[in-house]
Amino acid sequence: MVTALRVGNQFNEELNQFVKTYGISLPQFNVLRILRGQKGTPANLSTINQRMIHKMSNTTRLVDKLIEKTLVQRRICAQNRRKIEIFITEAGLLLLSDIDHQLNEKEKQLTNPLNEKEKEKLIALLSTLI
Amino acid sequence: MVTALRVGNQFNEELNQFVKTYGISLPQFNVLRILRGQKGTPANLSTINQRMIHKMSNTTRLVDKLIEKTLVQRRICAQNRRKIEIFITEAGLLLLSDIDHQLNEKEKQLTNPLNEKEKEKLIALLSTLI
DNA sequence: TCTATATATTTGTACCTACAACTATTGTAA
DNA sequence: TTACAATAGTTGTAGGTACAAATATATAGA
Repeated sequence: MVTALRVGNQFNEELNQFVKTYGISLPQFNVLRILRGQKGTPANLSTINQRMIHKMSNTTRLVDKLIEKTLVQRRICAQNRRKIEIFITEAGLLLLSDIDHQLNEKEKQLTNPLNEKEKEKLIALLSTLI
Repeated sequence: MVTALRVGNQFNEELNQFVKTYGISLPQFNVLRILRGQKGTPANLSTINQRMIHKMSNTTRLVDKLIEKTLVQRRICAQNRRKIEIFITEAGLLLLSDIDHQLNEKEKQLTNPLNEKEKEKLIALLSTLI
């Protein structure tokens, strides 16, 4: 249990450190990935929130930060004015693809002590816990 | 990788939720456990910090919160006045032993989907990553 | 239509965290 | 002894997170 918390925190920290060199935080990075996954369709805040690891309360403010950095845009939904549509900008997509290339390396480095079989086993075990 | 982050965050959240019913946060709980581990010997902030999952900057403020709750005490080290000795109070020890009893249950519940062999395997795999 | 309820998001507050700058104390070497 | 470096802790600032209360809009029912 403690081991799991330690590993989780260490991964979090390393990845945070890594994406920070691109001027964004790990949660911000996750929001960008969710938006890219929308493939053009804008997502509203509730959708983003559901897919995020964390909670709604932050989503508004996280997105604010991303807007400041011109990585995403916000638009009020015409059909339902309660909804806010968020979509990733060209700049956001560029940043993501830039990060992705390096991220694979980082990932390999972090899971380096394990061989392929062990990695699969680990993921399988963890998956049953969600 | 994403799986690991998810599981880690979920564990964190569940445990945070759990200890909150006792009026403390997860980091505060961890500090109390570290202090109990000292078995009477006071610990200074640097020591606590090294054993914590997180960073020094918080330690001062975390301990402040615990002092407010009368769960720990602070004393300036006579030999080296730069150092601050922190030790857990009776009230702190009582709270911890109270929590411990329930925590075992919670732990079992969280790792319920896995049998004993699988738990061992998981811990072994995670351990190689630290 | 008017009212109540549900939905979508925002805002306030308190706490946690990282990083850097700062203060206080101690140790050391000219 | 005086100056400088090292050690120990604190504080400021800018994020991030949880929870609850507030706002705005939409929907449904009397």
